Amino acid sequence: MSKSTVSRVINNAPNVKPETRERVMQAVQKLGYQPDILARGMITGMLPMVLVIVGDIQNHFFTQALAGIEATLEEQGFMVVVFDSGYEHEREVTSIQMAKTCRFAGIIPMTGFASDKVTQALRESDCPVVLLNCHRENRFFDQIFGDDYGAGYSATNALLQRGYQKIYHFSGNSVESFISAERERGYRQAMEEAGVPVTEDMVCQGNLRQDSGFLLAQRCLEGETGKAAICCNNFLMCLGAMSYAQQRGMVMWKDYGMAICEQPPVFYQDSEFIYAGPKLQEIGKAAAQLLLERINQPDKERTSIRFSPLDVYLP
Amino acid sequence: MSKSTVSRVINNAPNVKPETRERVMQAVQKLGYQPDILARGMITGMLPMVLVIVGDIQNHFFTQALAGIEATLEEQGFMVVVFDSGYEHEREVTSIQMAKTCRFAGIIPMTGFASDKVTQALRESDCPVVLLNCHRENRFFDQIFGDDYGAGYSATNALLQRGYQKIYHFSGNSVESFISAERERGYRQAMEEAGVPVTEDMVCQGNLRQDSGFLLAQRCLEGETGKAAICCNNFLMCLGAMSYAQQRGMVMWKDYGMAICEQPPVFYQDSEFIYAGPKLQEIGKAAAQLLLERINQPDKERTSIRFSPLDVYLP
DNA sequence: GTGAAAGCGCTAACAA
DNA sequence: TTGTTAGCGCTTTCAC
Repeated sequence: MSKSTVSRVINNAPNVKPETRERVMQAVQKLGYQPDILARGMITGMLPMVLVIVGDIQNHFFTQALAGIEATLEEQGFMVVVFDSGYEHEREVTSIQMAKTCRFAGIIPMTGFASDKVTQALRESDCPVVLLNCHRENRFFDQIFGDDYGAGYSATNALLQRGYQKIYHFSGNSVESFISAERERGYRQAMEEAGVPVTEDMVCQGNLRQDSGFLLAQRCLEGETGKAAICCNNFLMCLGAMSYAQQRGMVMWKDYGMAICEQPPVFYQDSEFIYAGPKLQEIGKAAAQLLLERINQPDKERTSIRFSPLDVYLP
Repeated sequence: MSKSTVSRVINNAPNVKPETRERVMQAVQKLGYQPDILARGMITGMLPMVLVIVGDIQNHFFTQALAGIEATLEEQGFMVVVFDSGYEHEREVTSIQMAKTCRFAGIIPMTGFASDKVTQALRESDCPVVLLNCHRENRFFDQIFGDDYGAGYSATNALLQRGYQKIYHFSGNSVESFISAERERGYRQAMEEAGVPVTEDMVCQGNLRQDSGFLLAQRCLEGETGKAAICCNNFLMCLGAMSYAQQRGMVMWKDYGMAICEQPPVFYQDSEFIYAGPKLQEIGKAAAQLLLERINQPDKERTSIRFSPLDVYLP
């Protein structure tokens, strides 16, 4: 029995006599043989591993998507290498080069904004790439992103439905973050459709962190009498705002309304606030699926997917 | 110039003429040559990758440690492969076997309780292993765990210091989770030292999830008049309890006290509740360090480290 | 101090 | 249908 025959059986090649196949299988079972993935990778030019680049592994935004990616890829026998870039492009580049020399099967960057250097490193890596939530014109890679415009729209609308007219929007840095700009756009659209004018004091410039949520709430809720609501661009600012409200003894839905334009962490998904956001885990799954397709059909046309399904929660 | 010479330069081998070394370096620079990690792995029998097995990638407990692990390993040129087992042992075993055939440099399981099958798979993997927070007698692997007893003790003590006597403990499943048992032990010890008898209705059996926090709070806080406090085994039960309290219009430190025996997620680290817990990120770093030592000195004696530093927060 | 040769464990092309 | 051969890109002897 030669190596090749065994190889053929292991890889389910067609030209093997059923009887031989059986004999090999038995031996494999008996000896507990497991093929060396490394050696195989050298030949085939592909290690069944996928690099996923996140900006902050402690941020639920990334771990939720990661959960989806992992589940899908693991099913297909791929392992997930997580790289936490801390949003530093230089380090992203290093990790991408590593993926190249390891002949990784693919790369999924999801740090939001890709610099030119990162783009170039990705191209030079010769790896299949799927950009996740990287809103950016590009001619090179498949990409997928959530409907953050819809999230902002739905969240705002839910507040309008409850009769709120004075709805503040705590925005993110719209210049740096396309996602947060999209959410703001959704907010404005919903307001416009409802015929509620948005004065500029209603859109409060935040930084997506808790502290700004707290400060902005201080500015907006002071002296309010229950008719105002806040539409937070993201979860952290909402936490900050709620913290202020609680400190002031304000009760949600009695003294103010609250909605968020993204999915909060899992353990927050049945809280008292409204939220609407792209289903991150599903996007993760879809991204992994897209990557698998690209791996199997390298010449397939490049696709750019807007993933519409929103997780809308109305307590 | 032969392959061997280049190899020697790349690997900083001693026997190379400085002049030659220089020439090679220049060529490497110019051509942007990067050694093939896979091919190297085949020879040396080691891929610079470490498998980290978590129970739930969306749980801050794991991601905090992961952040520390990643930072330390990346510094030394290792990549981190994250496997989310969903607490299923069978799947852990599969990932361990994969690590073996990929000749991973090491494995860090941190799912808490390792089954015998997992232990065996780990042994058969021939990989350096560091158990993180897996409280379990074992003769085979290095291990490191936090001082959860101290966490329970400190959290309880902080409540006692504030004058609370009636302190409920929302416990976890002490049979399955050694960590939660340790926290409970710390609680009991602090109470005993303070001379406060612990009646059995004060230790409430929870399941470490939010729902049980809510239900137990309902049972305990009903009719309380501000003199009772809760010492939660973990963060999620605290969230549940706070949710109940808020619903009832109860205000923390006015109507009840609250402490947790673990670090909450980062964005919760300056909240109003007390917490005391092992510094997860630091433990992660220490675990990675331990693994690196094991990799470099395979014959070093096995160590078992209790990592004492606690993050104690007293608002 | 350097080069030539062997070989890691597999797959792919070709020959039988 | 099976076996033989070459070779993936490196490191590691062992001569020179």
